[in-house]
Amino acid sequence: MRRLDLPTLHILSTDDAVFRRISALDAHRQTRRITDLSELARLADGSLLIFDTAHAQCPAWDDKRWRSWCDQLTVVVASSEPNDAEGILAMDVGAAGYCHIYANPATLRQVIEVVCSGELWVGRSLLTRLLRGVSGKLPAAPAARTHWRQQLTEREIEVAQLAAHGESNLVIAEQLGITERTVKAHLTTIFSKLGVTDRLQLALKVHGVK
Amino acid sequence: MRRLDLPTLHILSTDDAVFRRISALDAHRQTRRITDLSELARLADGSLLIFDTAHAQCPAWDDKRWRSWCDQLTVVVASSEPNDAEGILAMDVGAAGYCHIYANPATLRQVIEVVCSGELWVGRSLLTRLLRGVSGKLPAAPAARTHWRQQLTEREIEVAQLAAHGESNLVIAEQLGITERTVKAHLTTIFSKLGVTDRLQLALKVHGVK
DNA sequence: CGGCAAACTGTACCTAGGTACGATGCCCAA
DNA sequence: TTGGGCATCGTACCTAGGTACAGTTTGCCG
Repeated sequence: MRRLDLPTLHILSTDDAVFRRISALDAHRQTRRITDLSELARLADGSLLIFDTAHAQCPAWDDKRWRSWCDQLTVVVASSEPNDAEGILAMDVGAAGYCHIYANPATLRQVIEVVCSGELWVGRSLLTRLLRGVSGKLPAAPAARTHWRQQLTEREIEVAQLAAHGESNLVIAEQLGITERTVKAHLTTIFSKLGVTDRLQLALKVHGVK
Repeated sequence: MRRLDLPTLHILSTDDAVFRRISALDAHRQTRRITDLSELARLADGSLLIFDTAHAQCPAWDDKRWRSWCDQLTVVVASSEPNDAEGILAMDVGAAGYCHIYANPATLRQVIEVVCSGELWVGRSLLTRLLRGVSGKLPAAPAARTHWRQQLTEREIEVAQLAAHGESNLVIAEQLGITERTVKAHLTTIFSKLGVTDRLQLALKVHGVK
């Protein structure tokens, strides 16, 4: 478990209790408190920031600074009275997450993990509302299982899938319990069947890029 | 850490590799494989289920069974070729999550944790689309596009784009009127800036797969 | 039974891609 | 002026990936 390269957790809040709660979340992670907006510009790219909207300097949602912060940092907007409308605005300016600042520790930990891994986090209330919003107007076509599969055998599909996701031949071999040589054999026939030259072209085909 | 009361993880899939991958996620959690839809009705209320859409019996999204399964189970729909439209349909029938079945183990673990804690999980692609849908505006900013771009110089973006579309170093060189050596130089810095190891990983990042 | 496809493996080989050492000239801000 | 980022190029080197030319075993089908 790589614990040392966890990004520092920055907290912008005027509330002592908030700071204590959040810093107690993960003993292995460094936590730093921020009190003034001007400090944000000096944070290293990719830093993690929890932004408490209760902060006195919290700007309006159409303020341009939001975008620049969110561009260079991973920002979780946290409110003591969250609501869907504010959540949408927050995510809209580029936040990676929107949550209740007094959520239970397990949830907060989860939020941090999720955004650190590059995903986005919003609560179920907001998410269901978003889904309800679009579910009416859909091209009800469940995306036909594409043709590249049909040309391959079961085993070849497994190999193709793994290769298209960037796994090396060796990893694929271990994953499937076979030899690297056999993986190569499968790939050769896959390439020929699909008319591509290498695994990158395969990936583009599998992912519908080309 | 309460490890003993973790709900059993049920996997509906015909793919052996999928089963192995998922059961390897968490040694403390019991994993059970399901091969036939008829078994679903017999699962205990609140059970956790990962439903691989590649399964031969996978019903259409307007099938009533989806709702009844999702009502009594925590269902994560997993696709080997996820797309936003299918994701919306899946969440719409009541799924607690929608993800890539070949996502890396850390992500899968995260998905499971999130849905087990009662939240919903969808990938950033779908979520940003949902958010775009309600906010109306935002042409090409939503972080996914920008993120890798903004770390690169103009020239590097050109190279990255060509490489991510499967062009060889030589072709890129001719296209840009430079030497193959220079292309390599650009790629080396691109890889290091984006934290990837080769052009396939780059392609996956550029095309939003990983 | 014969034949054929699929899955699997071995050895040998070539090459594109990637890295490690360089190097040059340009531009711009401190 | 000097340092640093950017773009460009050279040579040498290593390796994963891909091919060629083998082979075995299994199971199915006419």
